[in-house]
Parts: sequence; structure tokens; C-alpha cells
Amino acid sequence: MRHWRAPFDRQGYHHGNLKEALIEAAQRFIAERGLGGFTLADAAKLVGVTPAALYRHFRGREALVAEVAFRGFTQLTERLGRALKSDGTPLERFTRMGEAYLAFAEQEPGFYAAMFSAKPADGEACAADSKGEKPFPAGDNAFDFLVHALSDTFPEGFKGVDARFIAIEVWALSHGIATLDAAGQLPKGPSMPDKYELLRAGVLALVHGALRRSQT
Amino acid sequence: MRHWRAPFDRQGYHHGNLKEALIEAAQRFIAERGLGGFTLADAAKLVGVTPAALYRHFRGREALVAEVAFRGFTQLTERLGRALKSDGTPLERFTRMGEAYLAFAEQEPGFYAAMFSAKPADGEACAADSKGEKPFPAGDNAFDFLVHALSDTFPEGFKGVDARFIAIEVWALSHGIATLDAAGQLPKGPSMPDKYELLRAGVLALVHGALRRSQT
DNA sequence: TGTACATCAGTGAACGCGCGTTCACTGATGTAC
DNA sequence: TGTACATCAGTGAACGCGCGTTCACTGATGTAC
Repeated sequence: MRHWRAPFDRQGYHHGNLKEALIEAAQRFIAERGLGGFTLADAAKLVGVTPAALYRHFRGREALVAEVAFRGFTQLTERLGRALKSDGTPLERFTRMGEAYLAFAEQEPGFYAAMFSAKPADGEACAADSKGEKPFPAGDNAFDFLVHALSDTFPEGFKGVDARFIAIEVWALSHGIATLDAAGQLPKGPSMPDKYELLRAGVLALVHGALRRSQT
Repeated sequence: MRHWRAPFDRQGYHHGNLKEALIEAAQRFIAERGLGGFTLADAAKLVGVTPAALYRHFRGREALVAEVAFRGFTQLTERLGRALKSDGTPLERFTRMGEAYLAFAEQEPGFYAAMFSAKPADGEACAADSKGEKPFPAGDNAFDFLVHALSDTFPEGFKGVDARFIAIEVWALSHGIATLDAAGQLPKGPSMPDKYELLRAGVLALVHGALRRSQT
């Protein structure tokens, strides 16, 4: 005789979409408590399921986190792609990609933490689902994406400098700003620039520096 | 009748230098296993002491980690200072500071992880030992140090741009390169630049970009 | 349309473990007389 | 120099807890006839 449903009430024995729900819960908890503070028991409870149910869909905790990281890389790549196809001058579009990166790191800290957590020196964990050579294939795709974006945006090239070189610098600057900000370590104050402004100016300097490099 | 001593053998009931030994052990384990994988029991065992002995010197785990972070900031500041007082042109010395930063992050991953671990949103933990306003006073000192180095190195200024602006950019780039490298996410390969080269070129572009900014 | 059965996604109880922390204690050290 | 005593840095046993994971199970679903 239940005609109504509570907001997150399951109707019945089977959840229906448990795998996706667990991924979302994991992402939320990682965002709130950090990767180390995230717990399978919490995720299961939030979803309304026994902790053991998780093992129908994942090999274990590590596999769930890896899946979160993978989704994160996919979403990040999508966002960067959207920025790349936007309007404006080449430099504007490229700068917008940087802003999309920062926005992703800010809005999806769970994904971001799962993606870029420094892993202890074992190298076994990711070898299973990767093609066997790179630790984070999706990450490399996102990076390749950035490189191609640079080449497409500046088809005249960088006067002998490999586009990947500039791509790494831009990525490192973005990552540095994003992580310092997430850790609350970006100096803040009334006269301090906003992080988006920071990245915009930095990317400008990096790209122009490269464009100018062989003129000097 | 023990005339010899085993390498790390304590002679007697009292350790003599337990606090320092614990800090060093913590730093080592954080480097090996990450901040989350570090355990008081491990540190105590390595030092050859009961876990409970730790509480004579620290309020708890968190306080030990905070002390490691503090020492890290102190050592980093010392290294930066040494680079700043070295020979060469202003730009060379400033670039050397960046290299010192990268070297510190590489050689002291335990310190680095303790210093820059993103903390969950509570804000209470560090308020006790700080003067009450900034989460990481030592970190701010290191940052102020960088700002002053920039001002001293380029006394002509940056044409209206605040030196702190460039300082943040340089710091973020260094931090980004250091953390990507530590996570094994820096694209590597035969044609790929070494991270020191990466930082050198990046800092050059950032500083020159700033010097040139109002000419454009 | 109805029944039998294979498949699969959950349950719930239990496990072993190792963590951070506490407590009453005891062994060593150093100082006063 | 020797003894009494306060101080302090360790011990070791125990704690409560919550974690990831396992196991035999059971309820629901969907397909074949």
C-alpha cells in the first residue's frame, strides 16, 4: 500500500542502477573527505545497500576509485573539447580550455583527487585495465588532446619547439593553480588576482614566450 | 659486558632523542607510502619504541604530521635562500630558486606531501599552532620569501604588475611540475624535456612575459 | 497465459586486522642536602 | 661522596572502532516451453 516514494527510496530488492550510484557516491565522498577518507561502507550506506553488494560490480575499493578516475578523465576531456570548439580567436579558445580545466578541478574535486592522487610505488594496480604501458591511458588521451589543440590553434607552429613542450607547461601551470587552490594555499586577499586571471596571464606568457623564443 | 653497539640499537630505557627520531621516521614513511599510508605504529616500531611513547612528545598523529610539514617549510625556505645567494645574473639566480624547489620536492617527498596535502574542510586543525589567521604560516613565509626574491632580483619592477602576481605563477608552475612528476604523470620519453628544463623555460617565459606585458 | 527454472543482484552475519589512543605502571635521571 | 626523592620518558596491555572483504543465503527477474 505504498503509493508514494521517499526521495531516495529504493522500491524493491534490486537497486536497478547500483554501479552508477556507487560511482557517484564515491565521487561525492572523495570530494568531501579526500581520497583517504573515503570509505566503502559510507558509499554503500548512502546508496542504501549492504557493503557486500558492491562486490557484484567492482573487484574492490581500488577498482571503484580507478573507475571514478577514469570517468573523471573522460569528463575532463569532454569539457576541454567543448571549450576548443567555442568561438573567438585561437588564443582565446586555447585560454578558454585552461579555464575549463580550472572549472573542472573546482567543481569536481572528487574526480580530480581520484585522477591525480600520487600513488605509492607499486605500479601493479593500474596495469590490469591499462593497455600495459602507461599508468593512466585516459590521462594520456587528455594530454594528447591538449597537444592537438595547441597544434590546431597555432598551425604556424612554435618555431621548432615541440608543441608537447608548451602543452606540458600549460598543463603543469593549470594543475599547480588547481591543486594549490584546492589545498587553500593560494595566497588570497583584496589585491590578489583570481585564479582564472592567474591562469589566463600565465598561459599567455607561456605561449607568447614560446612563439618569441627563437626571435631572441 | 656490551662493548659493541648494533647500528640502531638503543642503549637503555630512555631513547634520548625520540622526538627527532619520530619526525624523521614519519617523514620517511610518508615518502614511501603516502600521507594516508603512514602509521604511528610503523614509526614507533622503526624507532624501536612503543606506540604509546609517542604521546610524550606529540598530541597525536595529526600533530606529528603538522610538525613534519613545519620542518619541511623551514627546510624549503633554507634551500631557496641558499639559491638566492648564489652567483650569476639575477635571472639565473631566480631560475636556480625554481630548480631548488623541484629538487626539494624530488628529494624530500615526505616533507612535500605533508606540506601540501589537501586537507578536508574543517579548518580547526592548524588554527592551534598558527597565529590565527593563515592556515600554514611557514608556507606563507616561504611565499613571502619568493616575493622578496623577485623584487630583489628585478629591482626595476614589472611595470606596474605586482611582484606577488608573478610569484604565484612561478610557484604554481613549480608546484604543478613537482606534483605531476611525483604522481608519475609527467609525459616522459626520449624527445621529452627533463622537468628542470621545463621549469627553466617556463619561468623565463613567465618573467619575460611580465616584463614585456605593458609594452604590447 | 501459466508454470518451471536458470540467472543474477542483493542480504546479513561474520571475519581478521590494524589503527589511534588510554592508562596505570616502572625504570632511569638529575638535583638537594 | 652518598642517599632520598621528585621528575620524566618509557612500557605493555588493553580498549573500541571501523575498515575491506568473504560466504552461504535468498529474493527478484526474465526466459523457455
